[in-house]
Amino acid sequence: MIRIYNTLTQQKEEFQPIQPGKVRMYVCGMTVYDYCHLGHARVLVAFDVITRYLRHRGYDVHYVRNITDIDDKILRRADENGEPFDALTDRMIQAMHEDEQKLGVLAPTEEPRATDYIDEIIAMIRVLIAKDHAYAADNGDVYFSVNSFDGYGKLSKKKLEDLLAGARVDVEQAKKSPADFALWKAAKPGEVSWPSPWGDGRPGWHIECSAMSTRCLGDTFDIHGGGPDLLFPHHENEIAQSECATGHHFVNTWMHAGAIRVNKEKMSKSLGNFFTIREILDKYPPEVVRYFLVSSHYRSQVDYSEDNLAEAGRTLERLYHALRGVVPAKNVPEGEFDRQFHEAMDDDFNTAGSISVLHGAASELNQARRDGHDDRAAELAAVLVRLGAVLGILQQDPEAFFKAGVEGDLSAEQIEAMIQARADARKAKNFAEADRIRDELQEKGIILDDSREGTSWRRG
RNA sequence: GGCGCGGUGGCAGAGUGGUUAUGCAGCGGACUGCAACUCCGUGUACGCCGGUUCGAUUCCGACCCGCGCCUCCA
Repeated sequence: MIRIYNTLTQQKEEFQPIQPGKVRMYVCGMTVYDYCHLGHARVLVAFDVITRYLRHRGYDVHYVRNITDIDDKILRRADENGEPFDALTDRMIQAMHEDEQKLGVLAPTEEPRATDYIDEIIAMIRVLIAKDHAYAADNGDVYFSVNSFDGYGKLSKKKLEDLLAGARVDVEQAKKSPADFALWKAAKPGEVSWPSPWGDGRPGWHIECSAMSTRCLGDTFDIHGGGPDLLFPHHENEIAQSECATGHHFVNTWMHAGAIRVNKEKMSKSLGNFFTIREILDKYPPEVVRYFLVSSHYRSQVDYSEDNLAEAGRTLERLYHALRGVVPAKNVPEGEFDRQFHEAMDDDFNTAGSISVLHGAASELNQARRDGHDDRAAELAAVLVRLGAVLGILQQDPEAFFKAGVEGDLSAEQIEAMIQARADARKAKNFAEADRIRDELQEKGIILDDSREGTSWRRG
């Protein structure tokens, strides 16, 4: 029985998919005008792990993650760059896919783009106007009327009067209420636009997700997720639009990831304190970044720092060390470690807890190996790889993991030759020469591991 | 101001009404030519004050502190 924290009810609930055995999930993806930063990575990885675990537990998961490829920021950036907006978005989408792949994020089942759903968006706006939940204003925009929806604020726990009290002064004159938001934005001269019953324009930010999610998954579906800053207004507005348009309850379980912080402040575009995935991958192996993200619960805030990434690297090395030199057994039945792992993950995807189970298995593996229980070691290695797969870690060949690292100036052949020279020196009891070789390698970032079977190496 | 979340050992980070998180770092030992790696062992903890209870880090209340949303942001 899986329990999930639901933002809507503010408590953990037993997860009951609408259709037994099937999960329909929608996650708000990227607005593609810049490279992904660590905050995006957190959401990508969090929902990747959630998808992997649900599938691991036998669910058929239909995972939809959208791409916002038309919006103010995209137009502005394209304009600054002097390029067509779709050249910019195509480039950023490709970059996003590269980043995802490096982080081991599996592709969603569907990846709809806003500009491919203009017809559905217009159709939904028509319905909202027909039902008096929206109105076309004099300036060519179409707005959603928040007063027309009693449930407005139920997700973010905000009261409409509080929102109005805090409204900014520069409220768009055309709005009937300051809290109303745009469904359709009239095009300014020269802007890219699509024809509509209300004139040429483009969709507002929130409506695309309502149109795409209900089109791909139906009026009501199981899980809707996203980053912490989407809770309000984006998800609140999605609920309003969708429930008014379809007349049905929109989403059963709302899930929100925690923020990534830098020096106690949220990493965000507007603060400018963000690190792109690419910058971070220049310094740390992708799996280390993923391990760092998975090592804390998806809802908690996590601090980005060099120290934290370095520690994640050391910890991941420990797990790969356990796997090194062991051939995982085949067809190992589920056992105690699997049970503990599931227990942790069943509790709102407690990846931090599940990782401690992995460490327990690694310890036992090391002991089995030390005691010559090779069969047991091979079994545990299989368990480690199997459970690691759910978190998206430990899937590399251990030798590749240790030797990949950052490119040094020594080739594997040269390193092997130096190790052989050192072995000869040691045999001749010329320890000064042996240590000199070891030090030289260490200076170049190569660490030697001696064992009874011989010497292996890794990039430190 | 409104709404919401959180304060755990040197650090990171789970969890629980009474019993070991886990990892990193440290310390002692085994292994080693010496180390590293690995293994074994090991110390340090639950913001503050009350309350409930046989017993609270865990439940309740107040307080202090930090953070997030309320404006584009994952």
